[in-house]
Amino acid sequence: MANQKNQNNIPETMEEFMSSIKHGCELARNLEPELVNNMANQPDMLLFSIDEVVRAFNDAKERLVMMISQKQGQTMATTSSSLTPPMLLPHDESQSGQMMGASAHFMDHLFLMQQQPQFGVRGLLENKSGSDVQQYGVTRQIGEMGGKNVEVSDKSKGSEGEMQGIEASPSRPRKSRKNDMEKIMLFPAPQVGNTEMPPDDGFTWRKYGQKEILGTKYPRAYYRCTHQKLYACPAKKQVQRLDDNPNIFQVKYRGEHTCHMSSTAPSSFPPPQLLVDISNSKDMTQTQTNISPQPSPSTTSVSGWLSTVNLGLQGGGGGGGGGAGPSSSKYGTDQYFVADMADAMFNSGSSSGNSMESLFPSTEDKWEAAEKKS
DNA sequence: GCAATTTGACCGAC
DNA sequence: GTCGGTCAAATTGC
Repeated sequence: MANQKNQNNIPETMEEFMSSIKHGCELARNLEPELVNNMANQPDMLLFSIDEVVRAFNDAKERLVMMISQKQGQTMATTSSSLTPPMLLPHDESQSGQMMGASAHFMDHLFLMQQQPQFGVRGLLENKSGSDVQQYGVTRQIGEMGGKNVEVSDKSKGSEGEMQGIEASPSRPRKSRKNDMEKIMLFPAPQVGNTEMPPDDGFTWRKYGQKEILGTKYPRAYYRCTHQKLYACPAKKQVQRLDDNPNIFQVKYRGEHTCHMSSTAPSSFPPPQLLVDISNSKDMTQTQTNISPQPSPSTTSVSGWLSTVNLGLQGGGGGGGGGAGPSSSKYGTDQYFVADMADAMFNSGSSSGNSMESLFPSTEDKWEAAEKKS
């Protein structure tokens, strides 16, 4: 009964949510032309305008939280208790009027929006496995956790063969050639910036190969730890878009990072948002500890995000040629997102006059274009 | 020059 | 023989 009521409420809340988001976008758009002037002459006005934008997004966020908690109410009863409680909003809502809170909230909004269901994670997961209930639970959490890592006790992944079913050719599942410890995770593709870039997982990787895999639409990229030589770090990863949802990267980790154990080793960034851990290794304990992005609150917290922004913005250099962009970790998924968002919001002056469109581009369009290419 | 990516070739597991 | 994983020369941008 109660579930039914919640279900009925969702579309209405969704509508309100969309309306709030649109309102926020509009305010931001209105803000844009005045940005330069106000910045120089009327910083108070600018402050006020920004606060308005923040409030609009806050409003949207609250509605989204409502929707999510409604969904949670529906699924909790059937969802595995191993799923951690949601930690969507680490900050105090009461701060929203303050400037400090405002900018930080805005970042949180941006992050949250990156996780919108429209990215099709749920569809993907439901299609991939028979376990709808569990997968739905996972999907729900993706939103709830605002990009926080979600470790899934994947009960359906008994064997490697089944795992291959997820990652590779449906027609000819191949056994893994090695019995290496593997950890497989799903990450959302960046929605803005370089969407071709594999998701940042807090480590620095160097690409050493790419290969078309039989039965899959998208090539698989091979990365090894940048510090492989320096610290004899054996960690590797494979990144591949999922066939039926290119917005999701499947990342397969092999080997453990030993580089961060060295006192001189470069420290790694806090890990990014992880959609799902679908690792299939029989003995994951070690790999999990070392590789799995940890759901540290700072990842989505204000300070975490702000520091992430700094890290992201100070990247810039390096990165070589061959159309070679920066390595995935220099401008990770989240860093890209925030940096781009900030860029679009405060650095616009672009001809388009619609920064929000660049902030929230239609991912479908992008992928359609990509598929047309191929 | 350096560091990173690209890409065809090679190797080994199946 | 096929295919996935890796190597290494070529290429590119800083």
